[in-house]
Amino acid sequence: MADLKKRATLARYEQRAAVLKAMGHPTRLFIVDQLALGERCVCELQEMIGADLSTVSKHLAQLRNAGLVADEKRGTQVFYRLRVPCIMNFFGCVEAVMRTDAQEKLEALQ
Amino acid sequence: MADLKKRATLARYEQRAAVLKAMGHPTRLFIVDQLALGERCVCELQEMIGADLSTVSKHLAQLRNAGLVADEKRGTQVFYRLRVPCIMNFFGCVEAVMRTDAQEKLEALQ
DNA sequence: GAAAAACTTGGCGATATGGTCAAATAAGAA
DNA sequence: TTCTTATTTGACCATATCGCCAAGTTTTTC
Repeated sequence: MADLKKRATLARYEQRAAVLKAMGHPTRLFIVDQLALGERCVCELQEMIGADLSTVSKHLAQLRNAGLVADEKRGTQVFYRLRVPCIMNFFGCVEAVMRTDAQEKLEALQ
Repeated sequence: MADLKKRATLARYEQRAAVLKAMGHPTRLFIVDQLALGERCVCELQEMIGADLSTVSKHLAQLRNAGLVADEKRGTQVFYRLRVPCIMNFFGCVEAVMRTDAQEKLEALQ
């Protein structure tokens, strides 16, 4: 019983970690940022990113597997959208991490 | 000039992604979660996690490099603390991702 | 000074990731 | 049907990550 609870907790950390990991790449983060503004097709994203189309497609697949985005085919194009817009609210905090970091490094120099 | 701005933007994505990546591992996420409750020494974390001490130490080093935690040596022990407590606010959103995911999978079955 | 406790670091093997090219698929246009 | 556009998938290589063991460091205790 306690074991079952422990396993459930572990599973929760794994799922949460998977979501964070999916966003833990500059290109994928850029994609999430763009999708926060509205849906985009793969080719639009590719043009903005400048990488190979297959590379972009694979990044999108990772975001999809993590449950962050949904895709919809219309004609020959596939449009992606953010499934949970609140994602971007996080970055105020991430920025805070970076500011604190910069500040402490400065203080260390003095 | 436009190039400079583009590079600055890229750097921002890279830094943000590094923070997310650091949290994108079950063990490290567990550590962040624990540190949100208060500082812990490495040996306390090791006991909770059950992995090798060196493994825990390396996870902590990754969190430190990302700017998420700070360490302080007191006697023979090293205590770690969260530098930005707001980190944990994010998880309401992460949970939302997971709920939406489960819901859509259910709907797909019907 | 020797021994113990608490960490960190280096090295190693297994496995995962990122990116590119080439091939496969799907839908619309000619 | 054939061609073109949009996208995904597979193969492959280079590199990064994870976890353990062994060895090194620092501080405290005896």
